[in-house]
Amino acid sequence: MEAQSKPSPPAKDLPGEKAERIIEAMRQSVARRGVAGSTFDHVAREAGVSRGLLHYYFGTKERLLVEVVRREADLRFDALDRQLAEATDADAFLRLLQTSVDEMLRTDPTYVTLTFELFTLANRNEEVAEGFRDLMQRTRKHLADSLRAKEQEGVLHLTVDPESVADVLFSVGDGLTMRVLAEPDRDFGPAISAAIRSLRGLLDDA
Amino acid sequence: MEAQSKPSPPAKDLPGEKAERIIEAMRQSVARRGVAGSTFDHVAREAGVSRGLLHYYFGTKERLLVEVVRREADLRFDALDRQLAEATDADAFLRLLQTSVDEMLRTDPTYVTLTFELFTLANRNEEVAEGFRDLMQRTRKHLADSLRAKEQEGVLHLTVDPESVADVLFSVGDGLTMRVLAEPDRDFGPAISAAIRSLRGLLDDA
DNA sequence: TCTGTCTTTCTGGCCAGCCAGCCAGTAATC
DNA sequence: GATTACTGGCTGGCTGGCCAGAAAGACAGA
Repeated sequence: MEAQSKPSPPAKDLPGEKAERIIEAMRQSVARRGVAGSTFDHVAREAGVSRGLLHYYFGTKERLLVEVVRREADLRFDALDRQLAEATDADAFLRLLQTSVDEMLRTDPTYVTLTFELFTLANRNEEVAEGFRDLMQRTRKHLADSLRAKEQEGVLHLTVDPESVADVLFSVGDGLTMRVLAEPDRDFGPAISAAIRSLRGLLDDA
Repeated sequence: MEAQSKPSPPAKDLPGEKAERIIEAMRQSVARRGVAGSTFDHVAREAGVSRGLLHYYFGTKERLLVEVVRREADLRFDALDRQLAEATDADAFLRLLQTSVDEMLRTDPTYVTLTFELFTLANRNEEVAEGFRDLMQRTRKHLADSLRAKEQEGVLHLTVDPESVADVLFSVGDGLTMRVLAEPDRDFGPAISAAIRSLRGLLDDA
């Protein structure tokens, strides 16, 4: 995307730093308060701009949420790439996965909460649905590409196609994270171990 | 707290058939319109009662939603028991799982949509959070008990504790269902096969 | 450098619509 | 006649979107 090169009348791609602040404020607000609770009033205050500016940039709440989805995708790619870079065998790969999940849960479960918020909204809004679909597709493709690369390096030996592995991996990740968030006092160690044990069957035929 | 519990000291549980209709109407409405879109006006009309009756029985929207969660749990138990009853070995068990998931997706993905709706609401309402926690716990326990029974019958040979198996199984189920709903045109056959293949590692050490 | 004009960015008051909850009152039941 | 079951009009509060206009730049000419 082009930065704030010029103010284009038709499509205001990225008006600049204030738009960024708004999107990020909305993202955090949705994770904390939900879509319904994220009023323009709240978000504007947290972004340090006026309410009107949200309409000036994005028009409607839905379009702002689509931008939130887009940003979310970018953030996930960064996180994914950072995590997978250093794996040198299937065990290391799965260990990295586990620690990154642990860390995510301890520090900021925004991702998963936001995923579910956006999914529920997507059921009722085609614009958001399209964005969400794109988020799922791109995330899957991204991980699948990484898996393919790891396979060529000899780190992994996939027993099924990489896209399917990505689907299963993200699915069990989302589902478990939801459960951990729902029952924070329960020890999910055994469940996470079981998940990893079952995933190994897809990553390594050794 | 006990505003509407006057009529029957022994049990405020079931005011009757109208309350049932309200709960079921709310359940379906939440799955279709989301929590925010499920106004008392809509739900009352669909249940064939007046708006005021919803307040008369449940007081607040949250308390009505807690009843929805409770009902959801009951429905799930029925479905689970029906599905697992006839499995005679691990393969049959997993095949049953696959067909029941397929059928659920084709006919009525209410379950999963509702799960996510309630989860997002639970983030903001302690009453609902408690109900949701209970839903997760009871569902897990229920499947774990079935798994234990199947193990004693010699149908399955679990490689980890049944509760963890249940967690992983439901997690991957929820996550995949969400993805299927988000991308209805994509063929998830390979992904579902991959999921089942990975789950086999937990169900059968043969 | 100053000044005036035009454009873009940004503000916040306003409004119409919606909703949960309240409550006064009516119907049903005993 | 009294208690319980039920109704629906009302309201206060909130929200997204609109818009008139204020600030902030941009630019030209003197």
